[in-house]
Amino acid sequence: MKSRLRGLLLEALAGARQGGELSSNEIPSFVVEVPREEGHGDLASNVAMTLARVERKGPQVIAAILQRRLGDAGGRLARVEVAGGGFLNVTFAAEAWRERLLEILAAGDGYGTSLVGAGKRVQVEFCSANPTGPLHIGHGRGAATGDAIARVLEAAGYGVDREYYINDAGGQIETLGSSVLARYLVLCGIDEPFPENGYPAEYVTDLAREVLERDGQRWVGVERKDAVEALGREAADKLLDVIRSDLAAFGVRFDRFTSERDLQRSGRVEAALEELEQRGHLYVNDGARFMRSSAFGDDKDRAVVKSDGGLTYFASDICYHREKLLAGYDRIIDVWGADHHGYIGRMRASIAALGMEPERLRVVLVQMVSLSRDGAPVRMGKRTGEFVTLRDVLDEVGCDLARFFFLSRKSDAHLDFDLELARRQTAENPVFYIQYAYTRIAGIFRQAAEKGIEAPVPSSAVMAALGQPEELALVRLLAEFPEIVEGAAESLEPHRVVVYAQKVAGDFHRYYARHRCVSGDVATTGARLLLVRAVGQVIGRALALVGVGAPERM
RNA sequence: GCGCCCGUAGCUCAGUCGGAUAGAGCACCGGCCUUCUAAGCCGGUGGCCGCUGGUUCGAGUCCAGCCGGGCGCACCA
Repeated sequence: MKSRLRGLLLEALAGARQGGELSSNEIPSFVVEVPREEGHGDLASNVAMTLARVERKGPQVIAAILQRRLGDAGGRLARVEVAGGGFLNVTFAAEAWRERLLEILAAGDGYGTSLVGAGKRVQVEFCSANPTGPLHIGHGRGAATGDAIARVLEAAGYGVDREYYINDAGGQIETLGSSVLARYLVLCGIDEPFPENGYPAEYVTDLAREVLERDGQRWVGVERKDAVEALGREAADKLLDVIRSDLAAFGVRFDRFTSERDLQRSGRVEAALEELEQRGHLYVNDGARFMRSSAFGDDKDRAVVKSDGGLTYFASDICYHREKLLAGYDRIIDVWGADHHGYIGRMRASIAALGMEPERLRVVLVQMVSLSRDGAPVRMGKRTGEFVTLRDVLDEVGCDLARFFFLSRKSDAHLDFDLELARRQTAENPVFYIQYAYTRIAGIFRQAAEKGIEAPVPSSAVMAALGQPEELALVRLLAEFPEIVEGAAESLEPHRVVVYAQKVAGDFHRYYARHRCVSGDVATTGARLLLVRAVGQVIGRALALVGVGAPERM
């Protein structure tokens, strides 16, 4: 409807110019929006205000000209008013909204999807937790966010691949291996100190016990370095399996897992470095090789090969991002923990250094989750061994609630997750408010079915029974859904969908309380069933976009 | 010290490309179940949009400076 009105306004503008009422030729940038205030019509535009300067006329005068030119636009407009500052407040004829409702129903579950993505290929890399332990709650937020971004992009017409990058090379896996080894040796009765930076958590001991049960004392005499490597790899593989099952429990799926270890062993990292070398962006200092990232906007140069000859994490990441871009993705999106924000500069620099456009990478930062229980903070961190896993949270509050909680705020804002509160306030939680709207609609249809009433085939004639202001307002809100999805996709902000769903649920609950759907009046009942079906359709879709279920009963 | 993020009601947070009288949930007070699920609805209380200046017809939104909180500033990942 917005674009429809925009078109009408542009027509009116062109007409006024031809008629000599307006002189400028500029196409102004103006806004068509849903006004906050009830009495300001269905849609409002500031077009007259933005024209005031070039036309050297008062906004009110210009607005009046456009008002006259708009007329009733072939019966589609019920009212066009010039308001205080020069706003044009437009009210569509009820008929126009009923037609819109027919379109929404006809689109069915496809309503809300759009083609703005134009089939462009996008890759979303998210979660990507190191396989050194089960997913904790912070990973959960990243997983929920990345997954919802992927869903929203798909709905907006992008071709999306979801990817998990496994950091299974380097120091952390070594630390994991030595942690397992230390626990194992102690289990064997050998007095072995636990590594200073090791992972002290219980699951490490469990892994060591598994090794002991299977291999007995076999690792006692093995060269330390070999044992650490073998046990580290095995532990990482097992922990990755745990992560995969955690993700499955959370309803998150990936198209591909890429292993850093594989990347390094294949020689592709060296190949990427070789390209940088040839482009003249590497140099040696103190026995280590650096990339001249400062030449591409980074704060300083970054090491790619350590003085001991080992590859840095950054080197693998250069290779990884290079391959993603070469694979033909129009855009790649990285969802990172906010503590990695300092990494963005060097990543962009490396893309530029390889001769590609850094704008093709977009990084979404997900802020920390501080967990509390009854107001008391719960300390977390793999290093302390004390943390609340995603699995714990799912067991305690459930998948829907956890997802909803993660996605109801902007990802770059800190999130305080109080487990006790989430559980105790279960009844008043916004997620149930939205789901309950869906459930009520299902209830209406159950009620109708019991009375042998079926929703009629949608048609203009049937819709004529809709005329209550709340009914037209609901349609007006439903009409916004596609642009909400587009906005969420473009800005990579899935929480917009949640906020919108809350509004739809709220308007529906108010409507439900005021107007009875299934009544003795056949015409009204039929029309309202269709309206309510459209509401349920939109709420169901919105919830699906953030990975939250829409229950028929609660 | 430098960089990034955040600062909106007692609490947790929305607020789209700068638009008209800044919203929601929780909490608190008072109403509404003979009728499609009261996990709901209606009404009320509650605001220096961190502070100061700037940009303009108009600023919670943009710019600068400051204050407060978080996170970074590795040849770790």
